[in-house]
Amino acid sequence: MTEIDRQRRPGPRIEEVARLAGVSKSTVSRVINDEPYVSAKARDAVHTAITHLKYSPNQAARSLAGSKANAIALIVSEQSGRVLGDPFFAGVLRGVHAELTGRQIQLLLMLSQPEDHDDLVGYLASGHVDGALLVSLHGDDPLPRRLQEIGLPVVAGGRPLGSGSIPFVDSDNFTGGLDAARHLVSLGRTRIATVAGPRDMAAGLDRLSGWRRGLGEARLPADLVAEADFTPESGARAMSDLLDRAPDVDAVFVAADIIALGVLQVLHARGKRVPEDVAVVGFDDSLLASTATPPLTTVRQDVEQLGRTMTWRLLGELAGEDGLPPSLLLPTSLVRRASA
Amino acid sequence: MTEIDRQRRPGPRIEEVARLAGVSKSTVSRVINDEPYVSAKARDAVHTAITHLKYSPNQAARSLAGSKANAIALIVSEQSGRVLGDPFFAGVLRGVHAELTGRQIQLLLMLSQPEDHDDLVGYLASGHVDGALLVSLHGDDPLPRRLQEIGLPVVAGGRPLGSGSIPFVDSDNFTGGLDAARHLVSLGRTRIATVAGPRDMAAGLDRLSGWRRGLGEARLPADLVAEADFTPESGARAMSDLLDRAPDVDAVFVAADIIALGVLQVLHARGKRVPEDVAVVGFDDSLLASTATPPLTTVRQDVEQLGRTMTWRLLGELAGEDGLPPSLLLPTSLVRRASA
DNA sequence: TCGTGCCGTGAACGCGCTCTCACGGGCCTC
DNA sequence: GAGGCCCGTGAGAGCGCGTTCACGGCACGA
Repeated sequence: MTEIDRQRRPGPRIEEVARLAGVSKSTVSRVINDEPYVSAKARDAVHTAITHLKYSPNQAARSLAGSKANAIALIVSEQSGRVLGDPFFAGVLRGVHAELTGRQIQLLLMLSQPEDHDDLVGYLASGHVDGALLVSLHGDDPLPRRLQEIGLPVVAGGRPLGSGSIPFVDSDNFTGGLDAARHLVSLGRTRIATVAGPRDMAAGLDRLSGWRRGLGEARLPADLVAEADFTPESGARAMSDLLDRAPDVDAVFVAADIIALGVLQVLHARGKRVPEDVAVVGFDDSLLASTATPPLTTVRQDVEQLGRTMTWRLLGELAGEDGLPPSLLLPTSLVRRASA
Repeated sequence: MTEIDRQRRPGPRIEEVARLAGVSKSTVSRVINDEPYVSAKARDAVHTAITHLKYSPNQAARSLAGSKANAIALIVSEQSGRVLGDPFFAGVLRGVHAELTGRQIQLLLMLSQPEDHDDLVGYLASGHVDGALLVSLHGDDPLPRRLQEIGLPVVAGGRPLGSGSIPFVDSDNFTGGLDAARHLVSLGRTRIATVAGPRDMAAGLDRLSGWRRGLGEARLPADLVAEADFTPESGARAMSDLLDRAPDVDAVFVAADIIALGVLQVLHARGKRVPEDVAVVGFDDSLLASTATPPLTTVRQDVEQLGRTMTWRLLGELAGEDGLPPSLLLPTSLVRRASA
């Protein structure tokens, strides 16, 4: 039988800091929270006492007394947690983290499947976090609205589909798709297809719309559309389908680099040279793009910036700032490589 | 001036649950924490009251009163946060999360560069988490030891280099490298090179050792060694180097799929056919392996299982279980595809 | 000189929960 | 029948901090 020794956490308490600094707990608290009405002398004394004792305030006590959590949640709403492997997610995560460092705010990572939404909402409702970042929303997921209803500030990464007005930050997917199409047109291609992303995500729809507009400008038919989710396999299937329907296809805009991987495989297998026979433009400018064969021309989106911006927006709201933009669109840019 | 209304979090308190259930706070607490000495009747009453009121206990208060955080940290110790994009990290994260669901334990994600170690240690020292998972340790990083010193249970993902005895979970990299080498030998290859991983990580060293042993068994010289970090670019450089040194190389074991991407590129550029001229075996069996051209024969490691096991080990320690293995090695297996 | 602010400070209460302790009733044992 | 033990329960004391409130000192104007 192991005796689990229940004992107090080590380390000094605010009390000891106060004693060493020769002031009261209140004053120490004021210094820690950077409040006014503390003399320079007291402030210094407290600071030296803190560094001397290596004092670090107890987060739980702060949360309890201050009735705020000093933490935000990053909620990944995905069936299989597949997104986690996505460079997109990694970039967002890095951005969020970058924006959080220095502030005393922790990042709780929560994965949630629709079945678990009730639990999640209940959990978040009782004040465990001060706000939430939502990533990888599908379709008309009610989660963001439910979180808003319980009064939790929320910012989505990627435009949420469906009604309601959830603040979001997204890349300018429409312009990205448009640029891709224009680029292919400028190359003299005339049978331009697209492998679009899933219809239940704005990223899929908006990139498709941009592509449509681009072909429209050039008075080209926008009939060659296939759909894929964010896997190479589905991309392969989509490209096969496209080739069957239009053997003369000479260009394709693919809604994500990872999908383009499958597209390239099929093109290769079917004896089509890239870019000579078929030009390919991807989306994301992930690591995959530069290492693909041939290296992929792609639409770059700055996912890390997306993470930073989401966090900035959320923290702004938490700080009670006003004049915050409800939503933000981040620019994309075309990166030319060998495939188009 | 925005009035930030400081007010109590919404939702019921334990008190109200107690009143509705007709018992005392103590009993409610016992039910919540699944403790014995509660009658079935009381238990039921409390449960219905909880669901009725949608009660969810305040985490901060629990932590404060129970002097435990109900949270663990996942610490990623990396220079640029580059790991985040790694499928390896994603897998681990998924595993950790899977193991955590159901228990009432939150996951704090912390990135830490060596410069920030002091802050990190200070933070963790004051009881914000009950334990820590360490990932992507380089060289003889003092972080795990420092965390042990402050009494924080720690489990590393990947064998930590350097002295000290930190519990860890790792894939059996040695056997993986050995199997890869044996496989290449069994193919009749005789000039077998390796692109090893970084020398400051056990994954790099152990896979290299395994490869060495495999060649030794076959009485083949183990002289063709180049080193790369986990990027395609460094892999390309390493392979170029290898080809310059030994144009007759007919096989190469690459310590990671992502490195193999660069290797394949160079091989292709230099007019070597894979696998006819040069057989390639990767490591990880990540998404990259199956979508590479040609699809990569690779040593599979189950990173999700690694994440789960790390978490299981840590939670076991937190629960005071004894007889826990200090460290664990997870099996690897060779996945045959086209490249070897 | 006395009032009127404002700045700086400390005492003490409370955040919501866990945990210790004490107590009573039922059952078994001698 | 008395003593003991175990189960089930509740009262209440903190956990470590933020925050309110009151108070004293000082500068200023009247």
